[in-house]
Amino acid sequence: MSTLKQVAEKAGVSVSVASRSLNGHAKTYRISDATVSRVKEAADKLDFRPSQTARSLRLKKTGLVGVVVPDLSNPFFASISQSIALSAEAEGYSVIVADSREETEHEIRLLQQLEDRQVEALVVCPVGTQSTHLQQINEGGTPVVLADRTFPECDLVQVTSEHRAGAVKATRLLTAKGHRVIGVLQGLPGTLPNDQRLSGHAEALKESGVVLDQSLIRGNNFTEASGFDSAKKLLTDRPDITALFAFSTPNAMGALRAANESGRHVPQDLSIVGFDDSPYADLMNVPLTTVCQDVDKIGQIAADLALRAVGSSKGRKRKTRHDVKTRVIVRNSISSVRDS
Amino acid sequence: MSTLKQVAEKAGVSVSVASRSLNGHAKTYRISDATVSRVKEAADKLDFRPSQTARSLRLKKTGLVGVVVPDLSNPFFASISQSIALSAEAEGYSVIVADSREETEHEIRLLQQLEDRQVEALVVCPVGTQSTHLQQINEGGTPVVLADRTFPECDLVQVTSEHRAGAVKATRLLTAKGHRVIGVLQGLPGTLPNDQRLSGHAEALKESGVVLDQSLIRGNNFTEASGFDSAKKLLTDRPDITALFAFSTPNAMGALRAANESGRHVPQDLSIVGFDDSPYADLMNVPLTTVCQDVDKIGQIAADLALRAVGSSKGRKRKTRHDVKTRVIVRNSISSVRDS
DNA sequence: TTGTGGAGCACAATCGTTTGTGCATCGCCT
DNA sequence: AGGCGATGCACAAACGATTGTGCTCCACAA
Repeated sequence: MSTLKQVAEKAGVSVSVASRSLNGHAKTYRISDATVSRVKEAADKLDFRPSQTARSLRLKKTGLVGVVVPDLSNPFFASISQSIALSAEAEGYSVIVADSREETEHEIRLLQQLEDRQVEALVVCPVGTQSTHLQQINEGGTPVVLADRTFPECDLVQVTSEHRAGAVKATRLLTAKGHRVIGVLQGLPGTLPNDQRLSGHAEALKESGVVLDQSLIRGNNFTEASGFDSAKKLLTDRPDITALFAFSTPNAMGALRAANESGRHVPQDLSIVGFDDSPYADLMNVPLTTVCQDVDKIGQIAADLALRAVGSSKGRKRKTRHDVKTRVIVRNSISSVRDS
Repeated sequence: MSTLKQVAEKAGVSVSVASRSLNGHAKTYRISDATVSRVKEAADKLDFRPSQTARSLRLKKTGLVGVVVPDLSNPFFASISQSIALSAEAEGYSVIVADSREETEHEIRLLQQLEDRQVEALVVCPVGTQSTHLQQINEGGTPVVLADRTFPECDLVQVTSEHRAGAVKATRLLTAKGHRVIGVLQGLPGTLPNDQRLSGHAEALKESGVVLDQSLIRGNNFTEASGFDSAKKLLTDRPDITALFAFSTPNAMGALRAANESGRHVPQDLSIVGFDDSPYADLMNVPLTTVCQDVDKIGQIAADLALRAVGSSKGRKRKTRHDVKTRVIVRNSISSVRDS
């Protein structure tokens, strides 16, 4: 790798002139055209490419954005990361992707590392229900954008789906088919997506004159394990259940397995609606009816907000929330309640 | 963010002493215990964390590794990236993940960017069949490790699956059930995974006394589109086909769709075997029998090789190839040939 | 008393950029 | 001829760390 100094020597000028020539500051600093072309030629010959590390140090601009997701192998987060990466790359940024393994502790460690690397912005799909560490970083001057899993009481810029509206649509789909006893496989309580989906669900139930039965709400995480366990118990505790509303794809997959194990056929014996779409869901054993989030858009907006926030006054952004529309994909996992 | 200088001032010492105190070089440079603790205290109070950018510049060590994959939304690559990220993080490295969008041009741009950022190593799942740009980077001093898609004639360190052996197992599965006319939905010709799978397929056929019919081999990419189109044509061109061997999960999914559209039931009318596993494949409409690659292991080994190569003499590594074992997951997508 | 050696630190160079400022030289006007 | 404004560049200071070397003081021995 050749340095600016070498270029300058080869062109017979000083480093400063070389720098300015290559950066288009020639006019401003009265450098003759002849010199500029000599420098450019030298740079070409030496295949000069400026050290990003050095410029980062000098300019206090690393061109890095950090992305922290709970589980990169989950297609939902992989897609968000991809979308962020593509948006960021388009603006000359690179993204450091970090996997928090669904552990808050690890998330905190990763965030520290990223801060030390002086990423210019962070997009985080947080684990857990605490946001103080995130807010601290934001106050510290590194803009933090929350994606997907957001928090109700939190002054950070957030982008997420219209969970309430999505849940309303999903539940209506079920009530319209006569379902009255609907089990809910929820994700992590306390997170905004979860709580808003619950609220949407309750609202749609009320519309149909059904009172929400708290004992039908189970689960404590967005994982498949939580979905499976909760569904299993729910199906034995409440044999009168005719439908399940799963708050994530892993939850729904867990539910499917549980249904299989308990000998229920979907959708004949049990209807299932999911949240989030996943690749090839239409080719599933039970093509899953689901509330589809627009992951690409979430990623794009998140990246956009993050980069927009770079350089604005110390994370002073007002609390902004972006809610991306959801749409329901109806497949063959729900049916009408059988007259019994 | 506080700097070393501020720490030094607060502790009443020079920057050099501060640096050495914090880095454990106290004994070597005869710094008194009293001073060391004064410095540490000051560092604590100021919440000092060294600028990685500055140390990178000085030490010529960025602690970054670059990962380039063709499509992050593909669970296969997402999992590899995850595995690399986790391994790298464990050793204090951060990974920059870049998505080449299956375009060689873009891959080259990304690699340049990563080189400019002075990543210490690169793990690349390359697009296309050219490797010269990769070799150049490797000669340039940044170790390059190829993962998954490797090249036969190429002096780079490579880690991939035992494609040949995997393909042999898969094809035997079919021939054992009496299949003689087997369509192949291949990926990108010229890539080692593809060509070795072909070779394994041919070998297994020969064992059963079947001569390979080139016209049964279709497809030009690992994408779903390629799988779908090829399967579609194959099924009309050669109605005598009883089985399909797809060289990737997307290929297999394309095949499934094509089968659906042509009214063939899997596995009754058509058997399908895939390559690569994908999440929830067991819950698919047609639970896919597949040759499963150990993505985690691939990622781990790749990360390991990459980090191991850091600092060794200028990419002078001998050509090493690591082949990770595959295993076949038998699900319900193949059946015996019906007597006709 | 002078010399020697070690203990404890500070100075300054360095990594590769960017950028504010100073110093010539030249032409032109008065 | 002397002054003045361009013009074209070089010098040097940053950015924030690490590290080789030099300086000062003190104790102790000769």
